[in-house]
Amino acid sequence: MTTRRERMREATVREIQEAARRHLRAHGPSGISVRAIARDMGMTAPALYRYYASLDDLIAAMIEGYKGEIRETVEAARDTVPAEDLIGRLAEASRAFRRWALDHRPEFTMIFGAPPPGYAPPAKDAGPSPIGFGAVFFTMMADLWERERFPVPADEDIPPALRDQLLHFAKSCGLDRAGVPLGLIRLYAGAWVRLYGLVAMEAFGHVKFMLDDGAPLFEAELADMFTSLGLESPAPAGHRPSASAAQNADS
Amino acid sequence: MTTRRERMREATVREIQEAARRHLRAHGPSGISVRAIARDMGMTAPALYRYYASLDDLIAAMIEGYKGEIRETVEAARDTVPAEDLIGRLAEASRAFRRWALDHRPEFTMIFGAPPPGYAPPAKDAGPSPIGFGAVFFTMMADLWERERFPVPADEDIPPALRDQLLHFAKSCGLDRAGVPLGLIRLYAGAWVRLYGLVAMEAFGHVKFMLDDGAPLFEAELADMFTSLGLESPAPAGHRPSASAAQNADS
DNA sequence: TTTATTCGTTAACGCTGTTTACCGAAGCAC
DNA sequence: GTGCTTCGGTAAACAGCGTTAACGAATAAA
Repeated sequence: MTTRRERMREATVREIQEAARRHLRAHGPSGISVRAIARDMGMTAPALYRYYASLDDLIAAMIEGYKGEIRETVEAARDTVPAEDLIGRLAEASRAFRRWALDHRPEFTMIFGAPPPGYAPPAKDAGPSPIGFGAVFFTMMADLWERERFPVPADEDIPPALRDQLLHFAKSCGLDRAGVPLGLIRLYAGAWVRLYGLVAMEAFGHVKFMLDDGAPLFEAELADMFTSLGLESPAPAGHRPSASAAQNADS
Repeated sequence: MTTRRERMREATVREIQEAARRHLRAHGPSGISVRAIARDMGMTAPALYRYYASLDDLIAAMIEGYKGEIRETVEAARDTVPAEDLIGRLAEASRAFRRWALDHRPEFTMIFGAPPPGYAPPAKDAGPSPIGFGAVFFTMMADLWERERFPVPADEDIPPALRDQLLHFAKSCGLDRAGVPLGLIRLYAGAWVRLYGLVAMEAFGHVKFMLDDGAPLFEAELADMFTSLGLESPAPAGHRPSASAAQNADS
């Protein structure tokens, strides 16, 4: 049962996170400060230390929260497409990931930019369920493979060094689904890195020096990822708003 | 001619940059502070404002310096390989890029992480020579295509939206080399994004949650980029030290 | 009712970027 | 060489930061 104190505490924690998020959106990552948050809540700064041991801890909690939201967003986008259209589901999930990144640049930066020197992910404790939204993509890919049986590299064609790495990865993350070949995990890793590059580069503003709209390249690369797997291209994106335009300069 | 004052000033600027770099390497991006640098030089903080209008300006200057160094590093690695072996040159340049990133994580973060909200690249003034190391890669790719004529997407096969973007890019960056088809620029953009994803993800520590050594995946993806172009894989990397191991945790 | 625990306060330390006012020395014109 | 100007430095100060310590009031547990 939850005592009254516990409920109060929980509410305060939520309020802190909300205030922190407001500052992040309004003034960028450097706008998050213990004092500013406290001021926002009508409290004094040291009071926050009853809830978080340090600013870094508070930020770590924010990151975990955002990760969950990304997962939900991606899953919701996936479920927009009928279950039979696995390619469409994968594509729509990928698009949702990009959209979230562009609509939440500061948040995305916190999660996928360089972590502060001392940040450690919260040590996935007991739960059997593995990491986060990465698993969402992998599940779709595995489902797709089980149905389409698109060609994946044979075990012998994967360099031994990479094979070891992938095996370790599969085991430690619970991705060793029965009957899934190592080659599929190999392709998953490659695809994930590619998606990350595409989205991060654009979200960080490093694509603007060549293209002033990243959408066409994203769609083309997305299609290419499917065709290079021997699958057909996904249907073009539903007429969604093409994710807000300029904001920061770049390199 | 350079007056004495100018020489003095130049020397001081250099010393500032050196001190700033030391602090970056020693204490991470947040370790760069006007006061710390000044202290290091036996000066007081406000004195630095005679050389840079703000800390952000100082950091922008650092970034420009590092970009030049990356370019030199990449070019040097390229010239390690005989000029006929264009594939080897491209591969070695790519490996150098990765190596630099892993050996200079804080510096890489400053350049390729999210730029501070107000950062604008120094507006490539007059010089005909275009951007930076990106052009180094493109030149190699164009040379390779002129010799091997590997297949590139036909203009009609590029979605119109992307075509416009690429055309604009090619013109604005001086990449419209005579006889280079748009399809090659399309492939270049894709390859660059992929390389960025691979390297940034590893440098930011976001690959450690799946692989504890990024090298095998990097080599495999590098090879894949060539084979998917219909070219042969590059020779394995020369026995270089495999770029320092762990340092920060990740997500 | 008494005792502990929790949550908030104020005060303070040492750090940060930046601005202001001031001062000596170097460079330059005459 | 003298006088003026510009440059490169100083000290002092403002406003903000993360964090710790000491203390008081309210709440829960005994």
